[in-house]
Amino acid sequence: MVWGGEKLASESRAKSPTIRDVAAVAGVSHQTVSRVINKSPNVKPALRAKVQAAIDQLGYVPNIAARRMGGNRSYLILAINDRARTLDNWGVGRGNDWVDQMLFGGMMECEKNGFRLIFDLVDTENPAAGKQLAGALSSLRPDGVILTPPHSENQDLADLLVANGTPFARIGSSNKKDGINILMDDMAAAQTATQCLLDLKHRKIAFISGSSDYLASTSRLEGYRNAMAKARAPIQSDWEQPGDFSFESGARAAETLFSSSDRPTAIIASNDEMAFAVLHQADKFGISVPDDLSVISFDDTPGVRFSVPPLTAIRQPIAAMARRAASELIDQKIDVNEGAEITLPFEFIIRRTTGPAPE
Amino acid sequence: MVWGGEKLASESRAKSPTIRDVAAVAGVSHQTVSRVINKSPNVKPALRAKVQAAIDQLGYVPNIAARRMGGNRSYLILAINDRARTLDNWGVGRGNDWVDQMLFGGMMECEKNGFRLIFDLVDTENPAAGKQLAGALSSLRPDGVILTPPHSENQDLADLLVANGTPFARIGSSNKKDGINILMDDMAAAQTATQCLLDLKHRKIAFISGSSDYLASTSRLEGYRNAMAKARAPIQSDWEQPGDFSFESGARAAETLFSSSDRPTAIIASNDEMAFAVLHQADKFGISVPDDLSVISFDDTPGVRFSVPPLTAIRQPIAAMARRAASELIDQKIDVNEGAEITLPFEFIIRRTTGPAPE
DNA sequence: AATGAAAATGTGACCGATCACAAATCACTG
DNA sequence: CAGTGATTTGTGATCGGTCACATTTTCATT
Repeated sequence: MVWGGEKLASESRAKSPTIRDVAAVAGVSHQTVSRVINKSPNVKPALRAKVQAAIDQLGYVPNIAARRMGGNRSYLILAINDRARTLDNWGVGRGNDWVDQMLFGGMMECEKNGFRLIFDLVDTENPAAGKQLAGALSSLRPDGVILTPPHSENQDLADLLVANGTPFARIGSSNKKDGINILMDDMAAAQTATQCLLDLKHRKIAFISGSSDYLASTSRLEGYRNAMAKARAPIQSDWEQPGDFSFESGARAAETLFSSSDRPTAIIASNDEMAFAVLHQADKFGISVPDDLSVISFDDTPGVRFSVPPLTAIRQPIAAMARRAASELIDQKIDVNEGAEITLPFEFIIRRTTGPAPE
Repeated sequence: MVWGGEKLASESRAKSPTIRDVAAVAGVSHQTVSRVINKSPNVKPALRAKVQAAIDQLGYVPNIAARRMGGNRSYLILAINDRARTLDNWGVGRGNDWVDQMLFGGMMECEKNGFRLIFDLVDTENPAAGKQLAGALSSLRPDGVILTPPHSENQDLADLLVANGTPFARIGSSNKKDGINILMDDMAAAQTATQCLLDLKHRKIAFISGSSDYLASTSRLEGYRNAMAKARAPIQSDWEQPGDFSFESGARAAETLFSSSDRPTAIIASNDEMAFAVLHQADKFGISVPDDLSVISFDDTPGVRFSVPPLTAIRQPIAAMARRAASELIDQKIDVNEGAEITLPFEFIIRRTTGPAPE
């Protein structure tokens, strides 16, 4: 038998059952099936059971594209992440855990509600960021958008979303005017960190801040100042070192602090990268951690576990924030045009860079 | 003026232009617009330009759901990742960089072709994994599926995909019978690592292998053996230590090796986690790295940069693999029923855990 | 100039859900 | 037990693309 030398066109995909298949099996109209799927209250229990049985029997799962076409929901949540933050260039990971934690938290919540989470990597610097977002909105018509740092600080994107009428959530920032703003209590976190050091009898506590374009940076600095003031600990202006979240800025700050005549016995760094730099410089200056110097960092990215010694850190609850963001966008209980703030608890993880003040 | 106490129903979403809007502006039929979008060759340049102008003017982007409905493509690629690998529980990142590297590599390729990459986190252990995949197929009807470890070793999932007629790619594994199998040349990589140590005059080189359920594990072991045999280096059976990719197994293996009467001067660990364990144990045994002991690891996950000293490692080109997987699934040039293997180059990154053999 | 095939363009049906609305059923009242 | 309104079920249009096919235009060839 000859079928011809031509390769067969790829055999067609297995046909999934449609809502009408289910309707036929259950002996009801397609609309009734739709009602069961969407948990409409006005279906008699007996019928509902019969429909559900047909659904289970056929392994029916509604087609998300068709749902989008017919209705006004897409069952999609779009998460905007920063491309640069994810990887600095082809395949060289920076160990950023935003993406996987977002994925985990956001997806769990989406899955529970029949939604899907879709990521879009956008360059902050790219002036076409707005166009990229507009394209994604037009193509996907997501029911909600999650902005992560640094995009959560970009009001242009927020304005675009407001104009488009797409609900959105910011993570780690807030303009108090629109969107659902999911925050960690950075001020309280910094206060906690500072208090921890004060309790260990430290008095000379320095603080390396992050880029001032981030709300979190200023909140953290404020928390540090508050705790110091409350404890009547001496505040010296050169113990407040400016940083920009980079290793280099952390190293510079540490060098300045260590070269000072009145050297601090503890340093709080506004992120892990700068804390690593502090450890690095301490080693260079022959300063032993935590005996001569205590260090606390913010963020608690995965690499932290491998620092020597492992860093005591404030952990940002990224997964929980993403989960909450997805949850609120799906529920649609919050009027996005008014701006709501939701604060989630942070975690304080004591590892091995903190100890009692020397001497 | 009173608008009533009732909150306004959320104002409707901004309407995106449709293909017919573009057609009206360009003065052509909707089908011609479709042809331009899909780069059909049979459109006269003049018309094409006119249509393109209308598209640009309106900022038209085709709706992905409608494309799926009308045609037989969905413009979606589904990536299946392991849930456990991503995070071990709520919010505690393990520093796995599969997800972000996959996202980066896969998404760049998808974006270029008007596709979207969607992730699904599936529990390997969960017996409902198949059902979850079937549901995702039915709901999304992706044009292709990418399986990452450990799912790439799961033939049940592959069988399901074959039965469903959905093209798929495996990353880091191959059964040589179906799917597009994207591999790193693990054997050559292990050979390279071993050769590097041999070139440094090491002779007593130990190898800690990974779980034998992974193809990569056996390939790596084989590469080590080949290199050793070729160099006529002595092979001692207790220098081949079994591991399972966990820190604990690495620590056990290292302890055994260090306690041996004939202690090796170099160790190759099949992944970073076990290499960390080796460094940890070396410290405990008072063995200095790289002076007394050289260590090479596989994978080069982000945390590696923070080990002390930074690990010399073989890097898995995850982003490039994901990119290639997406590219092949989009192109549909490969007959998935026959099984193709694509090997991508690895990178060997020399850091500070490798040095000349002692004495 | 006539012819016919190939290239370019247009027309209307269709995918699989939801929506708006119509019809049937039910429950309660007088 | 008819009459009313609320609940339950059904019908057909619709979303925005692509597909199959019909039609028109182009152009080489006779």
